[in-house]
Amino acid sequence: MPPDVDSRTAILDAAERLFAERGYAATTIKQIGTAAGVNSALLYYYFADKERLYHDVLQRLLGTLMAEGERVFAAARSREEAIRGLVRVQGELMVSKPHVPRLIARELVDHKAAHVSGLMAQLAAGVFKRLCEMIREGQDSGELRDDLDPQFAAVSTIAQVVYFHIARPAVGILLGHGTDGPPEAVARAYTVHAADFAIAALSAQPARAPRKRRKP
Amino acid sequence: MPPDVDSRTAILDAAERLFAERGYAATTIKQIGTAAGVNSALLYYYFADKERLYHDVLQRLLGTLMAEGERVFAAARSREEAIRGLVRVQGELMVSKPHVPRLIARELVDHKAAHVSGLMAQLAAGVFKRLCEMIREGQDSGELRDDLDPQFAAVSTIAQVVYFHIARPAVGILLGHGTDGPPEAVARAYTVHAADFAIAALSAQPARAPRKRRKP
DNA sequence: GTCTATAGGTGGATAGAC
DNA sequence: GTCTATCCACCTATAGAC
Repeated sequence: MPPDVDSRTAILDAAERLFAERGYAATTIKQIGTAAGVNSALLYYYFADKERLYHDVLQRLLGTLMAEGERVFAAARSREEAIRGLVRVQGELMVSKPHVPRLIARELVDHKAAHVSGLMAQLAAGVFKRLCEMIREGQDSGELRDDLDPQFAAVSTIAQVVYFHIARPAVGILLGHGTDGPPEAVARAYTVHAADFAIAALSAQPARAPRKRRKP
Repeated sequence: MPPDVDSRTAILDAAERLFAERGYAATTIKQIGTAAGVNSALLYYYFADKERLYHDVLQRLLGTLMAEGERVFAAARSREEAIRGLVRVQGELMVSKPHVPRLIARELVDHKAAHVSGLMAQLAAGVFKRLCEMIREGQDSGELRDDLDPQFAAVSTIAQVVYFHIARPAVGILLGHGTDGPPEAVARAYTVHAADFAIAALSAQPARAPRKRRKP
């Protein structure tokens, strides 16, 4: 860790990386202390216990991601721009910090998102809700096909990118890049594809008689 | 565990559930023994060590999933039927055995799919490859839009369903069902939606001049 | 604020009786 | 095949010097 950062930040940085790489249970206080360049007992000076440290790591990371999503969405001047912006923000974060998708996946399966339920509720009432409304408006005005559920469509859009990065080793094998996963350039190209795929699904008109809109 | 199953199977069943719920590191040999109704030392009679037991759990589960995927794909008589069949097989497994998506997610992040690399390679050379070829044929014949990369489109199709189940607690909050995740009926409806979404994305013709096909 | 030392508890794995 | 008993290693968290 650089010497010009304070111990608290060094601990948070080291913990973020180690929790993502090894998981909460498999990461020890001593490992975090060593990686942060401080004595392991010092962690208990800054954080109540191991779980509280983990909680703070998540809040710091996902709080900034959400804020960026809000910003991009608010600045968008069209449906397509909004969708592309949201997909790009997610994709960029996960390409530039490859440990992030693993940290997210671990929180989902290890703790059922319990440490980020506040942020998720905020997302549900904020960007996600507005994205759904945006899709429904497009359907009502006839610009988007109306046989897809807006909420499900929003989930599908997000799902593509997050899954690609969580499953990166498996996707690497499928696409012929080996177990280290696809190189960065492919990951970036996939992000663009994901937006294309979602927009294609939404904007297409049904070929024949439109089906009734599904209720979730 | 029922008394009519042998100890080896009881151990595998208990281990599958516990590894999925708590993770590899957080699951103890003693917990598995207790859940299986046998003494924990007996695990070392049937399995070399904890990791080998974990490996065998994965092979048993994903081997059968892959075989079912092969079967459904081979029996399909149209592009749409093949895509719907693959999505349905995945969705059904994850709805009926909710611990499975978590086990898969854990293997991806904890071990980078190392214990299933053989199965993934088999998938890459089998169903996945044929799915990609099928999409490309549809693009060449003009039935599918040709501005999407076939491999990326295949990943997007799969990604929707798997992510929904891995992220079930988060999706539950987003869709207003709480942290326990969406009820079974919603999960089943989403599976149908995912196939609709993929087919809509693939079958739509570009509204204006088609873009050049992207290279991954 | 940062360290040393350690208490108190649990885990994977083995030896060996039956 | 299944069990009891146990070894040794390691972890979280605290006490207390500096």
